[in-house]
Amino acid sequence: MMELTRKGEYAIRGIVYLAKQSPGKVILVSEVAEATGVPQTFLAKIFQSFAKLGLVNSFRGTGGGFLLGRPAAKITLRQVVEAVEGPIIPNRCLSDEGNCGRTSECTVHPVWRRIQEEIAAILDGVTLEDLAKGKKSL
Amino acid sequence: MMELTRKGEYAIRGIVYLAKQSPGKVILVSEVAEATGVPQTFLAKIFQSFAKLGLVNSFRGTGGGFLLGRPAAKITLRQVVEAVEGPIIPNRCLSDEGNCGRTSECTVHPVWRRIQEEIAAILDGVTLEDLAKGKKSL
DNA sequence: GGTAAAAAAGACAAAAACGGTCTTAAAGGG
DNA sequence: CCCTTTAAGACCGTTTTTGTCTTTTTTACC
Ligand code: SF4
Ligand code: SF4
Repeated sequence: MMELTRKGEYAIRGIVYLAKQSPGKVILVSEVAEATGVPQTFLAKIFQSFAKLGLVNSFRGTGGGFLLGRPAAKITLRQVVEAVEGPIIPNRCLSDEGNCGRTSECTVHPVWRRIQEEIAAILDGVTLEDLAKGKKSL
Repeated sequence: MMELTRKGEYAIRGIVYLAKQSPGKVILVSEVAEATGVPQTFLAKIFQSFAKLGLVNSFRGTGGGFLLGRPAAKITLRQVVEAVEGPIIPNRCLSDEGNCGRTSECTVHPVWRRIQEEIAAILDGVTLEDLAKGKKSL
């Protein structure tokens, strides 16, 4: 239940690898893919979506590649996860569309809201800097 | 991300409906299905798996139906969810098989473990009695 | 015993999500 | 112009989800 997809796992591995590089260094997606054990074309797709959101910057052509879009300390794990998996929604009644009509009187609904908040808070509390430097964030 | 399936949602709705009945009363799956807005045959499957785990008791034939297998206060939301969705595994490295080989040195792994523990704790803290009686459990 | 009422069990299947690949285009360096 | 590298999007096989349908078994009641 509630399992991160491979896309999400790959996304984290890939961007954490970038965060471990010296700031400003441009890295090839092929290098990241090999180092992290992620299928290259799949990782390329993931990085493209990161680029759209500004999480990473990209350069094309010879000498191109990827690097973080802002300092590792300013990127949270939540931002990374939500970039590829969408918002954290433990149950559909927490999304705008998924209203089941019972939300107001439902006694279960607040439980899911609480879980949503807890997960979000944990992921908000971890930055790429923490992950890259191996900080004991717990 | 991390969304409860419809099966899980239906399971909760169905068993909470049972928990709202006066103890000992036998209820038809057709009644539960109608009251909760769940497809009857699907709910029947769910209740069958509940029965195997002892979460509910069932009686066949005329006058048959379902009732809780033990007092509502002794059934947690976690037990219900895990009965139909399996264990709470936010990332595959938390399952026995899903070992990615980096678990020991990975800095992300502890984050998922923490999330797993938090979700489990929240769901452990809510019983069917709470849900049936509308207790403000948060 | 016969019949009707229910759950149990399991096969079946459409639709969606997942986990990628492949091709083509665009941009940049030399 | 040619090579490298990312961008964009079509495509596709597999698995999971979300059920349905049929048959069997159990039980109550007449
Ligand atoms: S938890 Fe309650 S509000 Fe949310 S989908 Fe289920 S019944 Fe509806
Ligand atoms: S979080 Fe770390 S240990 Fe878990 S699957 Fe990802 S790389 Fe492996």
